[in-house]
Amino acid sequence: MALEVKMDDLTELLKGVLEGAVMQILRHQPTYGYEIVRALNGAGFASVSEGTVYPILLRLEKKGCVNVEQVRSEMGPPRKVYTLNAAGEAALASFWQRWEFVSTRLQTIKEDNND
Amino acid sequence: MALEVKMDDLTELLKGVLEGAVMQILRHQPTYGYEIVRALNGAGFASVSEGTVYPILLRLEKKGCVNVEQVRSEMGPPRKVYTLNAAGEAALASFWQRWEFVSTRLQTIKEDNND
DNA sequence: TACTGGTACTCAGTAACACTAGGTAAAGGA
DNA sequence: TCCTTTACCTAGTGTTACTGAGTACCAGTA
Repeated sequence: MALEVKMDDLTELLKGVLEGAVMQILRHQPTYGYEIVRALNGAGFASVSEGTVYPILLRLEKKGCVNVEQVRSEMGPPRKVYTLNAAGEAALASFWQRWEFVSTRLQTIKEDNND
Repeated sequence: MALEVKMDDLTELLKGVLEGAVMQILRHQPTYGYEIVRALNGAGFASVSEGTVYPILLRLEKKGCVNVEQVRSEMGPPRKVYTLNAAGEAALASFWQRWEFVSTRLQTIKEDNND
């Protein structure tokens, strides 16, 4: 049994973050939605489900950040394998830059207002 | 002139974060909306304006996280000074716990999927 | 008095995102 | 044939930051 901390709702804090996480996963290796859900769950985002991930993938496709390819599977229906392209790499870099920005400023506020 | 980096829209990454930042500022010292806006701007969140902060303060009041007191000002209309109470301290602690959680998992995803 | 500018608060409407709760469908095994 | 696992999709909901406009108080000045 894994170490489980009762964690409140993370929804708001995940806004914008999950898209970055998905892009990072895709940058490492092209893969498909169902697998990404399991990767996120395995990374600790236990409550993230398909209804969250598929819209993200559609969004990335619409923005032109990924290439899509239908691949037949031995087990179950065909998979849509997503690959991060050049535009996606740029979007990912932008994400990390913005994350770093927010993260740093928040830390500053914490330190400057710590008693 | 300050070091300015062209930073894209932070809106989504700020979801949930600003409420935490406001609580942290209030924990340090009771203060009022207008001043909080300037504190956030000074901390680097340059685009955060009154239309963002005042709804947060109303929300915190509705949730019972803050106490409010009308204080006359020498300059301009009376101020609504907010004080973080016990419930607010708990909410702030919960915020930092969730922030740490998301931050850590995201870092893990970055490292595990770095090439 | 009238005007100006800085201070301080409010609120209706918008956009974006995670999430819920369903649904469809393909393949293999009992 | 039915069930499970795999794999994808989507309409609707709630929460949040943000925009833009408005109200109002006060001090100084002409």
